[in-house]
Amino acid sequence: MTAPTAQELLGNALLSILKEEDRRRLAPHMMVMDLEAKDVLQKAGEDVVQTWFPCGGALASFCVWVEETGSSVEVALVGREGAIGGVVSNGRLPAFATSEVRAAGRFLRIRTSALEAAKLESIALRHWFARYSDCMLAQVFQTAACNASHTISQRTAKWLLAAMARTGETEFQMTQDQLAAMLGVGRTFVTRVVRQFREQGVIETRRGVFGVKDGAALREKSCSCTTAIEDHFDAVLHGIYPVE
Amino acid sequence: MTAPTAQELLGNALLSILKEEDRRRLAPHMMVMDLEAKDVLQKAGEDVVQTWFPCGGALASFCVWVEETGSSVEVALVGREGAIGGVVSNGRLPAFATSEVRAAGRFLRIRTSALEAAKLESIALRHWFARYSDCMLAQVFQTAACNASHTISQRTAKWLLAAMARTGETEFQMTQDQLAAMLGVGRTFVTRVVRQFREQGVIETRRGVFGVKDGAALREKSCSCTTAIEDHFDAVLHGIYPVE
DNA sequence: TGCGGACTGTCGACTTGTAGACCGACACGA
DNA sequence: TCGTGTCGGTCTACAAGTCGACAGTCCGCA
Repeated sequence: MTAPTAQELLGNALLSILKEEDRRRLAPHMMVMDLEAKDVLQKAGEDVVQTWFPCGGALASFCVWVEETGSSVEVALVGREGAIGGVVSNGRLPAFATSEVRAAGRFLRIRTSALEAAKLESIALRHWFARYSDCMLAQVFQTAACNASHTISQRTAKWLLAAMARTGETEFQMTQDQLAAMLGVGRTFVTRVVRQFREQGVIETRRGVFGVKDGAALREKSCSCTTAIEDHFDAVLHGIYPVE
Repeated sequence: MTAPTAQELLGNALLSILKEEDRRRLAPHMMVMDLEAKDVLQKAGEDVVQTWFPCGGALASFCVWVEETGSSVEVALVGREGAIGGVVSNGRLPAFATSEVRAAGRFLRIRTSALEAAKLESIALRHWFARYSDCMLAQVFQTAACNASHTISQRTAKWLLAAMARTGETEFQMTQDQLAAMLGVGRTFVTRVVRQFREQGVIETRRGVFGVKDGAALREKSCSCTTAIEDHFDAVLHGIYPVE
């Protein structure tokens, strides 16, 4: 539990995009934490007290509980491009979704109240977080449409690509069971899809591990949702739309 | 194209929840417009110049284009409880989803820049819009999970209940074709579901019209998503969580 | 009054995906 | 090294949902 170094701050893309001045507003309130897969960042129904910024290869996701099946479905994936916590709601409200660590790694943590206070002082800070919120919403929009219209095979490919983009890694510790649960589908069918991908040389798997061998081929197998989301992130967070 | 009356302002729940003082900030910039089904409020890719507040029985929805099928899937429904436009993004960004009128009616329109200016002056206004944004996100979260795990029959029931809650009406002009497209599913299967509901006395249908006869029975047929969303709206926008 | 287009109903073949069961393989701790 | 529990692979029966085709029906309009 220490304050973040400059390098750690820049390990999160959302923080690195801020003006030096705004980053300096937040840094003193931040704490570095190393978390393991399955650690819980926020629980549905509880107040959003902390906000988390994944660094490097860390990965987290938002999961929505489904009454009927007694399990959670993943609705958004967050890596070093974003943040989890009082982003859209500006804090002080019950979280609707649970957020869980998917890939172990380093996170920066700030009290949502401190983040809010900083936002009051800086319009630019407010704007960048609003932009990220917009991207988050876009991502979930696309996921909703995707879940309604694409096959499990496409969605599996999409998940692997999204995880790759958000971590910079090509290997993920994850059982097929867990992947199936996240996608909200049956395990045996995921196994079939995985075998197909593996036989085609697109991925490789070991017990509890997925490895992407051929990202381009995976993109072919995925749906257009992957690029739709990437394009929106690019436009909104990487300069196609000027900030002011 | 006239300025709204007090009654029209209160016809939208999000506006009615504001302090009189904040409502007065917005009112002079607002325009009353009557729109027809299929009118487009915002187009994906275009800047969000206007923000819209449905009144009374008006209904709009966010639709995401799906490349592969060449059609749009609905990801959120907005009625008098909310707004469409620069809510999450705070405007000045390309819309990710297209927004279309579903049920004709009266809308209040404000330039997003004017809404932004008012938000700069009033913290309470910012807070209420942040709360609504949070509810919107929750709604889309739930839709994503729902599309991944519930049957078409459940989702059909859910859609009718959501439309009822957002308009106060029990009848909707809508072909089975359109409903199927919104849900992102085949038309013939929706027809089967509709027939089943009708035979059980839950709904009645005429050419191009759906009517809900037994809301309680419809709730039984729907998934838990309906109440999950309602509960979050209640908590966040109707006083369970105090504003300050 | 008759025409044409949009909407609804129905059928059947097909694909996708589910649910449960079972087995072998692997990993890890005692 | 021996269990024991988790994980992956496979099979079967079945349910859910798609897709195309076609017929009937309603409705506005000429």
